[in-house]
Amino acid sequence: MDMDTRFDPPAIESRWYKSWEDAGVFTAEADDRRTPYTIVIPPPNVTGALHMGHALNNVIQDVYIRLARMKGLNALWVPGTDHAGIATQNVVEKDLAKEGKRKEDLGREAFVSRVWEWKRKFGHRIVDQLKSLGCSCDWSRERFTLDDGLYRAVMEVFVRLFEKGLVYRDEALVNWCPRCLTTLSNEECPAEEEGGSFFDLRYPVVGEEDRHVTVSTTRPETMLGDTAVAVHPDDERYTDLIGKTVLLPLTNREIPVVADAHADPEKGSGAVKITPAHDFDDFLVGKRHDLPRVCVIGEDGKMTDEAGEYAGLDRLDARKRIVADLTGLGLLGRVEDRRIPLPKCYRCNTVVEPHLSRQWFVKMRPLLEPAADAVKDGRVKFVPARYSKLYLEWVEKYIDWPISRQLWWGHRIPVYYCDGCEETVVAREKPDACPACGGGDLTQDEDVLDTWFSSQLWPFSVLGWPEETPELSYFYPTALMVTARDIIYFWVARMVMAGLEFRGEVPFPTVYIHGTILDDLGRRMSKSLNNGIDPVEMVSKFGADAVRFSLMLLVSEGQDIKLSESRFEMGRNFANKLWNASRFAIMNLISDEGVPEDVPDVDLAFEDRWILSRLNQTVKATTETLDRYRMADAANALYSFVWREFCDWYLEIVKPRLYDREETGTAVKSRAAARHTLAKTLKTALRLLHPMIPFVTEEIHDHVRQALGRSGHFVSLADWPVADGDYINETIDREMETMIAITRAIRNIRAEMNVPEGARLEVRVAVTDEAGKDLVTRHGARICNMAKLNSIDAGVGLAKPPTAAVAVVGDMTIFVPLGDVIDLDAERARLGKEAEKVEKMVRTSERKLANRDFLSRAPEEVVERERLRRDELATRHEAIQAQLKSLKVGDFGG
RNA sequence: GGGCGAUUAGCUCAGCUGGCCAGAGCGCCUGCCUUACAAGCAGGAGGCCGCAGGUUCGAGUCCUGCAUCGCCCA
Repeated sequence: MDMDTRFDPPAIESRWYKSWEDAGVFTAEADDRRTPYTIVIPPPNVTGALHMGHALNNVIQDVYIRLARMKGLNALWVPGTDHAGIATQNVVEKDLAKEGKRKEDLGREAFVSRVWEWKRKFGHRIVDQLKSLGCSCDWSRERFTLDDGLYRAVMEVFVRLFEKGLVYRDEALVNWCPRCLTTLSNEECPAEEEGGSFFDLRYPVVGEEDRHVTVSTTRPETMLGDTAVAVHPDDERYTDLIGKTVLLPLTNREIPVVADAHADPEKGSGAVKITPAHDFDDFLVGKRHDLPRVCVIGEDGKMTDEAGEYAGLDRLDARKRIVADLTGLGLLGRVEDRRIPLPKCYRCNTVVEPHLSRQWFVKMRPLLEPAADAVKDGRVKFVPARYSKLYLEWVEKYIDWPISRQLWWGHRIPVYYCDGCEETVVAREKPDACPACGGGDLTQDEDVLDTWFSSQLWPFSVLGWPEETPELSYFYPTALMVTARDIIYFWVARMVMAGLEFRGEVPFPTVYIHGTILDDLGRRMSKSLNNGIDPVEMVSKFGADAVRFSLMLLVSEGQDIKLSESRFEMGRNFANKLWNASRFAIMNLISDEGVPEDVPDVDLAFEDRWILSRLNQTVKATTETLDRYRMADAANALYSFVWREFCDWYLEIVKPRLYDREETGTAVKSRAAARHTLAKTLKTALRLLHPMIPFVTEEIHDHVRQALGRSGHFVSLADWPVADGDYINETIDREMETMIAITRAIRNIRAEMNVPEGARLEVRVAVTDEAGKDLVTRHGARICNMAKLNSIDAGVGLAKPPTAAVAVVGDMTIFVPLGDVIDLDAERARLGKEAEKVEKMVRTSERKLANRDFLSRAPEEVVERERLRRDELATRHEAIQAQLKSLKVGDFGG
C-alpha cells in the first residue's frame, strides 16, 4: 500500500488517461448486438483555447458518455473541431501582418495552405486540453469541419438544396463587417446598446418656401443615400406632400415623398427618410416603391464616390462633418442622447453595416417548418423545457439564411460561371466543360460558405455521410446534445433542420442547455475584463476531478454559474476525503484473513446493514437524478453519502471491529463482515462517482484491486450499480437516526459543558418502555465509542443521578453525570434555550390541530402525522421542563 | 416594448407534483495536530424565504400586482 495522506492529482492523471487510451476504453465500433449511445461534441474552434464554458460543456458530456459506457451501452463520443472561418482567417492574417504582408500578397491558394499549416501546428491545443479534463472521446474518430469527408458532405448539401430550389442568389442587404470584409448572418452580429444621438434633419420641400419635412436618424451619414421620404398614407399632416419632392441637403438631388405604412405617425414627426441601400426596413420600402438604391458607404466602411465631397471619409468622420454642415445650413433640428442598439461583429466587435450585395441564401421556411414540428410534437426535447419556446421563437420567423462569406478559409461555394456563355453551373465537383456551350473556361464563385453551414451537418457528417457507412446507420441519431443557450439559434435549430432534411430523422431526442459561467460578480468572463478563470490552470492547481466535481455541484437546471477560484476547493476537498477514506479502508482490507465476496446476512452487524441500506438508496438516487439531468442532485447525494454517512459514521463505528485481534469465532466473523461491507460500499461508491471524477476513482479502484489480490478491469468499464431493494431498510435507517441523535446530544453536552477531552463518562438514559431500553442496550457499545463514554445504561423511569446534565431525545431522557465540573448556570441556560425552542414548535403544532378545518379537510395521514409530532414534542418539552424545574429547586447537589 | 430567468443564512446556491423542526458548501465562533484525512475532527451561532395582495385547512412552493437585478428578442 503506497498511498499518500494527500491525494496528488498530477501524479496519476496523465497515467490513467494514457492507460484508458491504450486499452481502447474510449473507442466504439458499430455492433448490432449492442445498443448505441452517441454524443457528438459541439466542435470548438480550432483557434480556441479551453475556457470554463467549454470545461462545463464537455464535463457534462463526459459524465453522460461514461455513465452510458458503464450501463453497458455502446458509447461513442465523437470529438472534433470547427474550422471557424472568420476567426481562423483573422488569426493567420495577424501572423502575416507581423511579416508586413497581407493575404492578397500571397494569393488565395498560398494563403489557404498557410492556414492549413497553422492548423497543423496549433489547431490541436484545445483538443489536448479536453484530454486533461479526462474527456473520454473516441479520438480515432476525430473530425474537422474542413476535412475531406466533411467537405464532400457540404458540397452534397449545397447541390441538393440548390436542385430543390432552396438555395438562391439575390441582391439584398446583408450585415457586413467592414473590418472582416464579409457578410454575417443576424446571429453573427448581436446588438449591443451604446450611448448615441438621435438627430432631427430638416429637408426643404421643393416649391414651397420655408416648408420643411423633419426626419430622424441615428446615422446621419446615410442621408446622402436617401432616395425618398415616406409618410403614412393616412397621416393628414402630409397628405398634400405625397407625390411632391424634397431637396436632399448637401446633394443636389430631389427625392420624392411617398406614402407607405412603414412610416409611423406616432413616432417623431411621422415622416421617415428612406435609404434603401443602408437600412433593412428601407430596403423593403424601396422595393415597394421602386426606388433607386444609392450606395454611399463602401465595403471598407468609407464613404463612396456617391457621397460627393464626403467620399473617402470613414463613416463616423463623415457623420461628424455632415452634422456640422447641416447645422451650418440650419437644417439640423433637435439632437437627443439615446441608448442605441448597435449590431457588432461577433468575431471582431466592429459595428456592422447593412450592405447591398449579391449573396447566396437558403430559403428557410420549407426546411424550418419540420424543425419546428419536431420540437412541438416532442421528438426533440429541451432540458430545461422552457428553451423549446426560445427555439420556436427563432425558428418560426423563417428568415432566409445568407450563407456566402467573403473569405478564403472555408468551403468554397460549388458554383461555376462560364466565361463563354455566362451559364451558372452548380456541381459537386468542378466540371471540365460548360454543359451549355462546351467551353472550358469556368470560374468558381469566390465566396465560401458560412461555417455554420457545415456545422449543421455535424451529427451525421462525422459518421461518414453522404456515404451510407455502417457507423452512420448504427450511431445516428445521437442520444444527447449538450450546449449553451446562445447557440440554440446558430446551431441547434439548424442541426434539427438538416437532420430531418437529409436523414429524415431528428439528430438527437434531447438537448441539454447549461447555464453560462460568470465571474464572482455575475459578469460574463471576457478577455477585455480579464476576469476569466482558466480551466487548465485550475486543473493543474486542484486536479481535474476537483474541477469536474465542483462544476457538477454547481450546475443547477440551466441557471448561470457564478464562479470563483475558491469554488474548486469543494471538489478538491471531496476528492481528498474520498482518497483518505479509501486509504483507510484499503489498509484494513489487506489481511491474511482476506475479504469475503459474500457473507451470510446474519453475520452483518447493524452498522453494516445500515450503510448497505443507505448505499442502495444512494445508487437509486444517483441513477434517477442523472437520468433526469440533475447532476447537482446526484453530486450532492454522493457527497453526503461518502462524507457524512460513510466517513463520519460508518468508518468510525466499524473501527473497533477492524482493529479487534481476537480469534474467537464471532470476532473472526465480525471482521469478515466488516471487511466485506467496507469493500462493497467503497467499490460501489467508486462506480457511482466514476463518471464525475474518473481519475481518482480509477486510481483508488486500482489500489482496492491490488489490496484484494484480484485482477480485473478498469472502473471505467465496470457495470453501473443497480440498487438492490432487499438491502433498503427503513427500520434500520430510523434506528440509526436515533442512535446518531443520542450520540450528538451527548457530544453536545460535552462541548457546551466543557467536559475535558479525555474524560470518560458514564451515561444513564431514562426510557419509557422496554423497546427504548432495548435500543439503548443494543447500541450501547457504538454510542460509547462515538461519544467517548465508559458506559451507558438504560432503565424505564430511571431516576436522575446527581449533578448530571440532561438532554432529551424523542421519549428518552439522557443523563450525563458531570460531578463537580458541572456549571449550573450553563446547564440552566442550555436547557432553557432548548425548552423555548421545543415549546414554540409545540404551540405551532397545537394551533394546527385546534383548527377544525385542518382536521376535516387535510388528508388523514397529514393529520395523523401532525398528532404524532405534537405528542412527541410535548413529551420532550415536559421532560425538559421537569429537568429545568429540578435545577431551580436547587436539589441538584443531591 | 415583448419574452425568459433570478430575488431563501454574511457569501454562493438547493428546496421538483403545496403538508415531517427551511437545507448544503464556504465563511464566522468554541474546542481539538484523536494512529484515514488540519484539504481534517467535534460542537455552535446565524433565516419577517424581495414587497403587497389573493387562492387554500395549510404557501418558500400556486395566482395577481409591484420593486430590484440579469439574459434574449424587437
